Amino acid sequence: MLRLSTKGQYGVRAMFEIARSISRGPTTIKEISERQDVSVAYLEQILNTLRKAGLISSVRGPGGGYVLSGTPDKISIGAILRELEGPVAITSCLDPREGCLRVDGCVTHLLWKALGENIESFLDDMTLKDLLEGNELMATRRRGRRQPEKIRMLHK
Amino acid sequence: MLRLSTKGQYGVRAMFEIARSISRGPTTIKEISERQDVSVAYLEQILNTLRKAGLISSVRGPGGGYVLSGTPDKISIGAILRELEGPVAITSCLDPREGCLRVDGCVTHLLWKALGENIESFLDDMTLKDLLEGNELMATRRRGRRQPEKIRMLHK
DNA sequence: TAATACTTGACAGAATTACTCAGCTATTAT
DNA sequence: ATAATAGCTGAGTAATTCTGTCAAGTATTA
Ligand code: FES
Ligand code: FES
Repeated sequence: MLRLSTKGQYGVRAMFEIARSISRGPTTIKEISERQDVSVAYLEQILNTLRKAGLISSVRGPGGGYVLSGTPDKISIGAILRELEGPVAITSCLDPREGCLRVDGCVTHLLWKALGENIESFLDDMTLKDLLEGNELMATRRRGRRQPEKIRMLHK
Repeated sequence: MLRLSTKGQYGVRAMFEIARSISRGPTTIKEISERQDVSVAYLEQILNTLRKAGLISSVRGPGGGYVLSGTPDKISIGAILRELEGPVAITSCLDPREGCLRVDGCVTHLLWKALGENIESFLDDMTLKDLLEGNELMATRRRGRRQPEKIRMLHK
């Protein structure tokens, strides 16, 4: 239950890949495709959405690719997913684009609303920087580095 | 993003309806159908699943219907949804029935896992009793009753 | 001007969802 | 007994959503 679409998942992985290569300049779709095992054609669709949303910007021509629009700590997972999959809406009643007639007096409505807010704050609080640190940690784990605070939960 | 299917939603509403009528004995599908605006045929399918899972039991023949297998405080929303929609699995990688090959070294895996655990503890902590109290509260709100602890968040 | 790389819109197959339907079995009141 | 009530079961189907592909562009640089 409560699956994320592949579009959203690939989108986050693509953004992570762009963030990871930040020092090497623009990242091409081809590189992302190879490193994350997602087809070029599908990534084109996904990255285009994210660009229109202003989360990344593109550089055309040879040597081009995609770069983050802001620093990794300013780009949340929630922001990425919202662009690719629309707002968090456990039920159609909670989707601002739809709505519901029997909201008043509906107990479950409050339940789903609370769950949705819970999820949303989790996603909005988690950023690309956290993923980068989590990755760093994973690579150097055995050497007993100090662990960044928020990431610790990712390794419990 | 992250929608719950109607099956899960209707299931929770049906269970709530059975719990609410607990003092009046077994609740019929027809009653649930009328009170919750869900077709009898669809409810048959849903309640059958919940019965096989042992969350409710049925009484056949005239005067029959469905009754809860336990007290409302022992039946969690999570338990209901798991039966109707399978385990919480944000990605297919996290579904015990599927799995993933590239788990090791995958940062997002840890992210989705943490989110899934977050959601699951929310759902497992919330019970039919909480819904009943939330409903009670909603009905008597204006008369300034004292509010049960956990339900307060449902009305923030 | 050739090569690189992003841009855009349409489209199609697969999978899932959201149901309906027909016919059955068990229980109780008369 | 038997008629009425009420749940039980499996199959089937229309609609929607998902998961991509494809073709034909435009912009930039060497
Ligand atoms: S049915 Fe829409 S809010 Fe409950
Ligand atoms: S791709 Fe399966 S765990 Fe990351």
